[in-house]
Amino acid sequence: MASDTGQKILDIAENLLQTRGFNGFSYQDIANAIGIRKASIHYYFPSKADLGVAIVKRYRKDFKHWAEEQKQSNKSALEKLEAYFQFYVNIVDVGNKICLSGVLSAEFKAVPEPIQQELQGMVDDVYQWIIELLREGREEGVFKETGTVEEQAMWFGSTLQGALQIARVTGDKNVFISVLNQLRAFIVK
Amino acid sequence: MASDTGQKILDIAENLLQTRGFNGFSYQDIANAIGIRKASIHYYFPSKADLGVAIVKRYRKDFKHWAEEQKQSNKSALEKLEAYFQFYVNIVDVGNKICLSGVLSAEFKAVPEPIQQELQGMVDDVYQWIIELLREGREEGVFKETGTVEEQAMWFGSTLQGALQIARVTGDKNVFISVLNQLRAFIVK
DNA sequence: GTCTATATATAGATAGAC
DNA sequence: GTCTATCTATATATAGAC
Repeated sequence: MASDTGQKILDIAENLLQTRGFNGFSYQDIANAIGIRKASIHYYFPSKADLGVAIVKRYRKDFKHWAEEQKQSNKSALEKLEAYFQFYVNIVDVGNKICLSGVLSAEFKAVPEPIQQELQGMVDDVYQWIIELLREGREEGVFKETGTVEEQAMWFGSTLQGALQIARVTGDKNVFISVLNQLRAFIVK
Repeated sequence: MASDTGQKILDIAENLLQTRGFNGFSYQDIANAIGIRKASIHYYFPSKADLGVAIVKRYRKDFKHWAEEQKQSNKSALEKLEAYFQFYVNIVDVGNKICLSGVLSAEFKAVPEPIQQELQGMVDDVYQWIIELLREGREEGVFKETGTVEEQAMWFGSTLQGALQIARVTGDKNVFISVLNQLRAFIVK
């Protein structure tokens, strides 16, 4: 499972997914990038649906670890907010990438059903985390209490997802940074 | 140009595009929906890139007309804001659709270059309109003056785009309505 | 586990009859 | 303007040798 090639495939495929979308890359693209034959990829991921599910599953696992780390740390809600922002800034920095949720929700109806389900689980994970963050910030008295945390979380996540996409189209990373700043201003007291 | 079949093709294709993404539908899908042969589609749109460009071009034209109507009307900035919101509510209402900018920016790097350019023009059109709306609202004294109108416009558009997508994944239209309400609260005094 | 070879389907696209 | 027929390319996927 943690085989070298299997991981490489996931790395490349995740990158292609976030750059070109699920229907925008092929096993051939992955094979070319790694320097193997496309038949070899089927050994690890029999179908493209399997591959897609595996990418999202791994993302969820990594996010869970990251969230656990944040919990263990003694970070304040403000610091956690910044850590989460950094998550997205990294995506923009790499260039030409958007978030997993962004690609897959855009192609939602054109993606195999198992991927749809895994995505829904992922979105749920992330929103639960954001809700928790917003609760902490309110308890610490540093976040504004605008509407319910559930509503605010949806608004917050939607904005980040959309901003990554718009920044890519305009070709201006500052678009994203600017949106981040406004997001911060609306949340932090 | 305004031929019946040509328009039908554009209608169906636009719908498929907003539902499944550019790489998620084929000429065959369009042919099936209309009841013609796929070769006939090539008569109107020789390449799929041509079709994609035509969809965005038509959207831009329609948006221009809509914007002109708004200008001619004696609507206040608040009323125009609501009219614009309605634009998006209609997309959600039809179900399983997201905005044109949302699909194409997600697939941006996997879409023919002429479409990329047309999309950039479209995004520019829309943002110019939003900026103008925000200016009017400020002049009328009914909108909050949070940051520059340019920054606020990017944030505003990003949020709408992301919210449509998230609402589709969660399958809950109320997610979108809830985000709209928050957006309004952040803009209107 | 990786390969060659191949199956099968479908994509976008063109030629030419009607 | 729409059709049939066909081309070419590429997609996902499988069989089986090594």
